[in-house]
Amino acid sequence: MPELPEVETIRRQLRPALVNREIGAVDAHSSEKFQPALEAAGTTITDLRRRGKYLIFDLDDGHEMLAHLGMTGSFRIDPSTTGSPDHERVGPHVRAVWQLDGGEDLIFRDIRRFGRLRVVPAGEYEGVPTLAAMGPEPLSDDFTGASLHHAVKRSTRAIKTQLLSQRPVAGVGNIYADEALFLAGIHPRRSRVGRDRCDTLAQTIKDVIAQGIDNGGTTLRDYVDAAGDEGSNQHALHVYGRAGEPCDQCGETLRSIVLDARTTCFCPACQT
DNA sequence: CCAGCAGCCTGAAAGC
DNA sequence: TGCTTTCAGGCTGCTG
Repeated sequence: MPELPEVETIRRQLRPALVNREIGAVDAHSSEKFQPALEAAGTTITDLRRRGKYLIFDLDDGHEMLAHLGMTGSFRIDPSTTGSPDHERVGPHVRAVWQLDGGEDLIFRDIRRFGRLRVVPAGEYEGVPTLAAMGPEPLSDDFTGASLHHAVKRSTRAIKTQLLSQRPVAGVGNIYADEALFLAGIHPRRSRVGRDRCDTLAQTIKDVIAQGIDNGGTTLRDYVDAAGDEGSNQHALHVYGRAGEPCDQCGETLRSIVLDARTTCFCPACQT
């Protein structure tokens, strides 16, 4: 499931291959989630950026194409295999194909179709509520213990729920939230998190996100990068997916609960 | 305005 | 063996 480190890994791989490429014909799956891909036809990609878990393709006509990978989305650039774009011929689960000048295709695959594509005027995100209200990038200087504390201090919701909302900080999903809360010693259901603990949590969020990028992302099921390779960060996880195993800090048996309909793993001894 | 939750999706794995 | 059920979960949009 692509979170910030996975999306950033893909961005770094795709960007050099896409900047200054002109998009020719485009084909897209009939779902309204993917049809906006067609609106990028005839433009040139001027940059490829990331905000939280969103990829942002800057287009030279004043628009941006936003891509969210959902649970199972992936991008690749492959040699064009057809004279005309036809997603049925390039393989299963292909949701959009952008023909690029030079005889290659940018291909978006998404098994479960939780992903989404949109084209909007540059910087206008009012139709994308999560992006419009997104908090600071975790690795930026704007994200600090103070900013985190300010964002969560008035809410009575569980701290993990707040992290997943993307408002206190951008790009943190289920895996990295569990890992950061474990390293900070904070119970995922805790709602009141004081300034000192926010200082710690902000730092552990920065740590797990940076490590995830260094490791090329976490592959537990479907995630592959733009080269088709799996990440290696799954080997660095302390709690996610390890319920029933001993905590590697104290030996207590790790537990799994359901919080906001998401599997949440934590150490009942280390996290309070 | 916010909290809570159904709905979207498919394939792998578990259950019968 | 083969069918059915369960599970994985980010975001959107609706309801109270």
